[in-house]
Amino acid sequence: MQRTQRRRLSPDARRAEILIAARRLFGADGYSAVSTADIAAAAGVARGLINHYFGDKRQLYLEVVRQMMVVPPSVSEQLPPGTPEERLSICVGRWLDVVERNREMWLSAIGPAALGNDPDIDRIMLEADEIATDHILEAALLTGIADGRTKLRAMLRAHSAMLKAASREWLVRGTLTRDDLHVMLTRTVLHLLNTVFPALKGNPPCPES
Amino acid sequence: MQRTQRRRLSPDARRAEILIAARRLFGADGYSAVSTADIAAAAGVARGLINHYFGDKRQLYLEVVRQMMVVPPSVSEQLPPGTPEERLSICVGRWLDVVERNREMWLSAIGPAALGNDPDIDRIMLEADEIATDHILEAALLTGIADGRTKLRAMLRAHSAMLKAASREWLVRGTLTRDDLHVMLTRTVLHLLNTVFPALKGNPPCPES
DNA sequence: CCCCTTATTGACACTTCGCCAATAGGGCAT
DNA sequence: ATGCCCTATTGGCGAAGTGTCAATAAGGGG
Repeated sequence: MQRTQRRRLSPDARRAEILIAARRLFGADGYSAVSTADIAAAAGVARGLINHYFGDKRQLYLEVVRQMMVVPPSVSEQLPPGTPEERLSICVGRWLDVVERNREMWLSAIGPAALGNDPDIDRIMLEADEIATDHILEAALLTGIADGRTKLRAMLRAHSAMLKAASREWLVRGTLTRDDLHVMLTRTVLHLLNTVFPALKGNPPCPES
Repeated sequence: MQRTQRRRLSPDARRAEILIAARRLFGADGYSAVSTADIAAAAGVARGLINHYFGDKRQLYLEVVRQMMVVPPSVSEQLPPGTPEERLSICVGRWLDVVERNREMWLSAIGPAALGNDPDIDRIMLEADEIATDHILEAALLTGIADGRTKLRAMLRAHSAMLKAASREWLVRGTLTRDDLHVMLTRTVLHLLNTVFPALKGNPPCPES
């Protein structure tokens, strides 16, 4: 693929083009299987430009992950008044719709590359989960909770890990159906909020919070 | 570190030495941060020998992960007769003991667990979970189930993802205590088995199984 | 004691990555 | 329209990592 002529465009536009190519390749083959040369070729750009804009292969990857982790706010918007059960069920249904609609992007989003204990990835996931858990609490009409909010958030983060694993069972392995997920996720989140969390209130010895 | 003299020992022993060094380094710094040269130096061995025994850096890594994923059978051995609640509670307690005892190894083991794109890692996790879920069913006195066994296994796999995430909350972030985990994990697994699973029996449209 | 199997080594070729000076695209002033 | 200058963009260099392979020596058996 010989470059007929050198295109020169605004930094923002170029950044966006590179990000699109990177998201496609990283999503398809994983982190270490994709070289910066591959991304540069896919974006129609010299390899050095990637370092110029993102500094580092890792930072480019972090940017892709950050972009993928954004949860569409439509999931928890305009919920009709009703019981927490009803509202959470609607939330879960919308979420499953979103996942079903862009399955490949979602699957590649929940599978960060073979980076072991990466604090940067951790931070990104944490910030995303922070927003997601707030939406859940809002849907469950539990925004007033202030006492064990830290523990509650931690539990919901753990639950979102189960959500991701269950989604894999549904989309990849086919061992669970969409309806199975709906029932399972709605019931478990309610069980956590209504039964497990109150049972934890008697365990104060959490150092901070 | 100059090699005074060349040591020659049995392939099994040498394999084991390399595996020990690899486990330590991979566990500490992650996959891509550790070079085969580092491992070779730590094992007091020429770099080429790693390829000779394991073929590939990735295969060596898979071997380490496989070794880490082995669940000590003591967790679900010699359970006293009693209700499923009691037996599962004991199981969870023993498991938390194991995790607490070798926290760094456990953390580095579930680090790449978030990996979604790698079919090899997937297979290893799958086999480990296969055994783990059988132990859970045995502890819950539900070995007789044959109807929706596939769905049950899938749900327990999803639950084990929550277990891993909750363990991170406990050991890394400190947002949950050991007692919190005990209550949460025991209750949720019972809730899955007793309430959610029966509610799924009315959803047969799972293609295979 | 020597020899022969084979565990072990060291060097070579190849790929990838980050860096940097050189190059040219295109908006702006004239 | 035209030339200039800013800077987006390129291509190549050196360092680091990885897999392969023929050469080497360790140590047990005859």
